[in-house]
Amino acid sequence: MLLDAARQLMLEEGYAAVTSRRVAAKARLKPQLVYYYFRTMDDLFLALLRQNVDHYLEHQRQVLESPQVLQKLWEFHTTETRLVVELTALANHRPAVRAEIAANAERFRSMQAEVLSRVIAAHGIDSKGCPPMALVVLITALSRILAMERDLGVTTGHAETLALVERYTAEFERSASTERVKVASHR
Amino acid sequence: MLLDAARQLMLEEGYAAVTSRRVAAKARLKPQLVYYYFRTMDDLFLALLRQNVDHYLEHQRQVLESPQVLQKLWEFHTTETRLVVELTALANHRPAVRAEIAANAERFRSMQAEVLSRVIAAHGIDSKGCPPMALVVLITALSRILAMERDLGVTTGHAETLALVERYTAEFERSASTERVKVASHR
DNA sequence: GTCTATACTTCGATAGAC
DNA sequence: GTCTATCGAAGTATAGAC
Repeated sequence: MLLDAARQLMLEEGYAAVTSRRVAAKARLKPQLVYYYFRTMDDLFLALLRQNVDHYLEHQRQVLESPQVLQKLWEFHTTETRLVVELTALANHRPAVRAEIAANAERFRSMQAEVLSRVIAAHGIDSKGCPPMALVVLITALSRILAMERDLGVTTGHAETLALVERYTAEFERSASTERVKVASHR
Repeated sequence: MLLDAARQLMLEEGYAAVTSRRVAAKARLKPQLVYYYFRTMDDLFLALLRQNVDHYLEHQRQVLESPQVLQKLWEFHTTETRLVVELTALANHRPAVRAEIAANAERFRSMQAEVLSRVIAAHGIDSKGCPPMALVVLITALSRILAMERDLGVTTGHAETLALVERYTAEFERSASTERVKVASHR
């Protein structure tokens, strides 16, 4: 209940609003319980982070199994960007948070690159001189920034960029699914 | 002096550290002067934002005049990303800040796209089916995310992505400079 | 585990003298 | 413009009873 409250506060009012008093009030509990369960606010932030990582891991597992990997991966990075921004800002001045975020970011990226690499190799997809690892970074960067800007109310150039991305994605998925059918019919 | 102190605090310790007391202390002034000059903390954040916009405008003017526009544009988005992250987080729960950031972001992007559009047309550059506006978004997104991740200590996939970007950029600048010489020799 | 009580610090903001 | 003085609210965190 406390972590849910903390998460909601961070989303709605930013990391600065995540205080023992406000978190407790949102969960209809006494502020002292925050210290009983987490000892310090730093520990609460770490617990919140780890809960999120577990949730994302499960989500990513489904994404990487989908036949439309690129499409799903795009959507994956487009959700909860507000939380990501807050956590990134928090990481800039809470060393424990930074270490936790960095370690997991590397982990998630490696897993994504590995799956894309397998898909590209298995279906002989023409990735146009773009190695799987770069493709992952490209998708992450574009989807994240577009989502962040959309949250802010900035949309200039989004239509043109989305058109470009969709063209590439469609071609990629078409190759993947065509090969997939071929492989299947050979069974 | 107060704005400089505020800026520095935001960079080093995040927006939550930008309080009247701490800003004043850093500037060796009394906290009450913050309220004398800015009335509220919200006004201080807006003043800080506008000072930054002016500074960026001047910087961008130089960037857009450079013969290596793409290269300079990349570096332009790579500076002060920590501040950008803090301001974005701040914008998520300070409506006045959000409006100011959004309006200026659109403005900056339009200016960049216009210049790239002119360069591409003037030198007959092959932008590979990527409209100038999408090219601007691509550069912004990639450079920003790479810089943000580098600040966090995340570097997986950066080498592969940079190689890709540098290849494209080099080809772009080569076309631009070749044509530029041709045009110059016709004078 | 949850409560009351509390210590101490810091916050945004204002009043009024000089 | 800058100072002293001050308000009330909110911050992190602890002690100790139940």
